[in-house]
Amino acid sequence: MIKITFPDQSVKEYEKGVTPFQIAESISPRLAQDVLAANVNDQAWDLNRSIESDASIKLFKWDYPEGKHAFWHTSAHLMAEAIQQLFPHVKFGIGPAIENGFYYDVDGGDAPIKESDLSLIEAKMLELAAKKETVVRREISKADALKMFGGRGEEYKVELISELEDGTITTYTQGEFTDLCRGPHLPNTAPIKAVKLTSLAGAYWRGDEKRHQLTRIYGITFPKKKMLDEYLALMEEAKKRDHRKLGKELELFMFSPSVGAGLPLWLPRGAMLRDRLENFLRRIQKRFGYLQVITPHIGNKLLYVTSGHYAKYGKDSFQPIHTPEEGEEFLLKPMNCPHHCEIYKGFPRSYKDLPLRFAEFGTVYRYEQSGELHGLTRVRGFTQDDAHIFCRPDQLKEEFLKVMDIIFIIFKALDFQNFEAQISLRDPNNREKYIGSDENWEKAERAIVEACEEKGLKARVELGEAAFYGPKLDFMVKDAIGRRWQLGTIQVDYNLPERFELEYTGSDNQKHRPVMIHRAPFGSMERFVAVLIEHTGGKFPLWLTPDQVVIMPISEKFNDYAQQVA
RNA sequence: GCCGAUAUAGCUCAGUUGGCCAGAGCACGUGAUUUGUAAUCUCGGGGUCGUGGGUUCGAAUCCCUCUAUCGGCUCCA
Repeated sequence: MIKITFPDQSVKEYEKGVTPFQIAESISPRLAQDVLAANVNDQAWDLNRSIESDASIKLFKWDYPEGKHAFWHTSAHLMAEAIQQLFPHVKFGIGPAIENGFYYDVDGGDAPIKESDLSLIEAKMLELAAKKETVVRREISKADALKMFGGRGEEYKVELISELEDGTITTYTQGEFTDLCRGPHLPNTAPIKAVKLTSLAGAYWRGDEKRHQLTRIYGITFPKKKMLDEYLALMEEAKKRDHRKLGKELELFMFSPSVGAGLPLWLPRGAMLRDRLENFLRRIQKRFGYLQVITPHIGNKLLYVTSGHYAKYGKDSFQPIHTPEEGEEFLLKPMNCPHHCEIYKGFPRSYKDLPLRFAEFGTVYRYEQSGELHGLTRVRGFTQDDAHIFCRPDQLKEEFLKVMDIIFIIFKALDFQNFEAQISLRDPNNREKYIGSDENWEKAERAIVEACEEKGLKARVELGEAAFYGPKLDFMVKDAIGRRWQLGTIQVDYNLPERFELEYTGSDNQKHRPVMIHRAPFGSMERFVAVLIEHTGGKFPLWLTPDQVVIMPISEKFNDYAQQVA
């Protein structure tokens, strides 16, 4: 007998070798029917995998992410099984569960899977699921795995296996389909009752654009047909909030192929909305001691050579504009910081002058890959609600906290509750790729982490996501159909003060280097307005709405009077 | 940039296997109506079928180019 501990800390005894499914059965038939996945000792565990010693257990139904995950992961295998039967020439890449459903990357060689094949695959999946095939887990040696998948010509699987450690390799089989997989899976395919393959797209093998591109098939499945219908209806509803659709309908902005892709044209009503947002932030910034500046839309190429941006992004940017006579080169400004650095540098600065906070609604131009353009959220010309704070190292944390205050004021005013915060720190294993001293980095990283703690902000910490010049804190919001977009950002920068040789005279009468904070609470006006449209469904708060008051005469007799009042 | 798809009136869409002057609803204009709470009636204007080539007796429809858009991938200072 072994002891099984449940989440409520109660303990029950079972025969050695009991499975999570049998445990569920022992609790109630209903639970046995609904359970989809389990954790044993906090490790994902198949429902029909036996437990050999004392353990703690958690059982997951559909309501738990773990339950859905197993369901969709098995669905991915089911789709692969269907594809293998219908299109035996197809080779398989990877097929995981995702936030809403699953996908599988497949390589059809000369005869790739087409959109018109999807309904065929859906039908096959339902047919196979109805067979209630058992999903069998097997541990397999590396040599056998290589032989098995190599023999089938599964080059992608072979590549994956070759990187795995012997003794840790498992396969899952249902029907005649066997896949390399870590699991966990449903015990059988029977619960999969509704299938929708949603889209088909290209995806690079292992996310590397230099490698082969596979066909990625996205799908979603449910234990009940009704749930699928509800999901599809929900997606239809969400599409009605799409800012691209509402932006047109509400006459906020437009695009013209004659002007260029990714170059938004703000219509009168959109401009009104944006103007109100800008004024809202201007007032807050004034209160927080910001100084408004204005800088030109282009800058000498040498400015960006100094900043280091030219070396890093020059080839992938809009190319320089040349003067006709002198052969000078200018760049459309891709960011405002170098201009602001020059303003800082224009005068001798004392420690008593700091912090200096230069703000500008600065329009910048970045060459984004044509396939990346997306409504107002990803464009080639946009306006950042930018500011650069130049401060002493000892002022960093306080300044950081104040910027967070501004962001919270904005999010609160606009009722943005479902945002995510992410702290991006250095990759501890790869410190060479960052600029600046260890000491400064540690100070800055600590300042950000502490600032979040002080504000009670739950932020996800991502190692290796920092910019090369400093750590940052980003705020992410989801759009109508669940895509994540970065809005506000606060970034600490030790690089530009160094490169531009920025200085201030300290109380010791020595020259010191200031720290710089880049920050943009909205991120950009374009992206922020896009997300605002989707969050409000176009029903803006009164103080932002372009048409705050409409006077409607009830008879033509009153037209003249109505016009006077308006 | 890559893979796949799409492009018909201001908007949303029809347009069967290529074959008479390309259609509808809404919007717009005109005339009528003046009736108390979300679609009154009449008539009408409006489309180089995204662009440029090609195939064909004949192309919105088939093929190619380009442009833009959509779904992803990659990228995002």
